[in-house]
Amino acid sequence: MARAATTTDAFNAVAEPRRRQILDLLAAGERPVGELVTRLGLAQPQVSKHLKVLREVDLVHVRDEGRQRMYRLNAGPLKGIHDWLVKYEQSWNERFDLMDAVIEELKEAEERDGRDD
Amino acid sequence: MARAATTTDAFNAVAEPRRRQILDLLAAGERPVGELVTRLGLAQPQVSKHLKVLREVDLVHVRDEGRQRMYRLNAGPLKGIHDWLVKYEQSWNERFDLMDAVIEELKEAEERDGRDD
DNA sequence: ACGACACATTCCCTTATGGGTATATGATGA
DNA sequence: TCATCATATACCCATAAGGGAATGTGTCGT
Repeated sequence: MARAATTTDAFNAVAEPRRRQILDLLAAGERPVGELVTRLGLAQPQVSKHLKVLREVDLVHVRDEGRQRMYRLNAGPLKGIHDWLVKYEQSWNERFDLMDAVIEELKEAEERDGRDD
Repeated sequence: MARAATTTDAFNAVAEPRRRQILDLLAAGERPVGELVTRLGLAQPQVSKHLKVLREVDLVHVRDEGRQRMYRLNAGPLKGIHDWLVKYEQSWNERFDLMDAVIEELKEAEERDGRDD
């Protein structure tokens, strides 16, 4: 099996930096494709393809405005990522990391071996 | 060019469900590979490979314990994801989505064009 | 109806994925 | 030293990615 499709979920869709950039741009408000193309400095087809992925995971909504297509952010699906992340939040906000390090050093010193990779 | 490597950053590493599961298991504490294999119901080589990816993005630390290898969570790199997500948090927690929609409708009705920058 | 414009879709190509299976490495105990 | 346990690596395979370039589709102005 290959890697899961980028359209599988928000996790995969957002793993691509360009798509995060697009969402960042859309966070400021609705934008037509052309403007995204300009701001991203990417070719138009590429942007359209990224937008398609974002559409498929429902991270953006489209609206027809004459010959333009206005894309708008729909952050909802990002909540899933956030929900998963939340349980790890204390791990970096508080000093649990430090504590862990200390504990590990103690173990290593007491017990024997110090491989750390 | 192909998709960015899974080892590029936490975003890509965590896009894979199995790897999230591994982190979830490690969140409960240090674990040897064998136990992860059992709990995941995955073949051992696959687990080792996933762990390698997680190691490369520094999401886990290893410690040698006799012939076992104890893996431990290192949530630090997840902070980057969280930091990116934070700016979207209001979009789903509060009714900004709804507000946006209303504002947009107003704009459409009044002005016609929805540029926002 | 026609040409310009704004996007979307398609095809080609290189690259890496993730699972399966087999094998290598490293530590332990007899 | 040898067999065994615990992991890691190497290979093979099917799949899809993301960029480049060309083309299709729908809209607007004249």
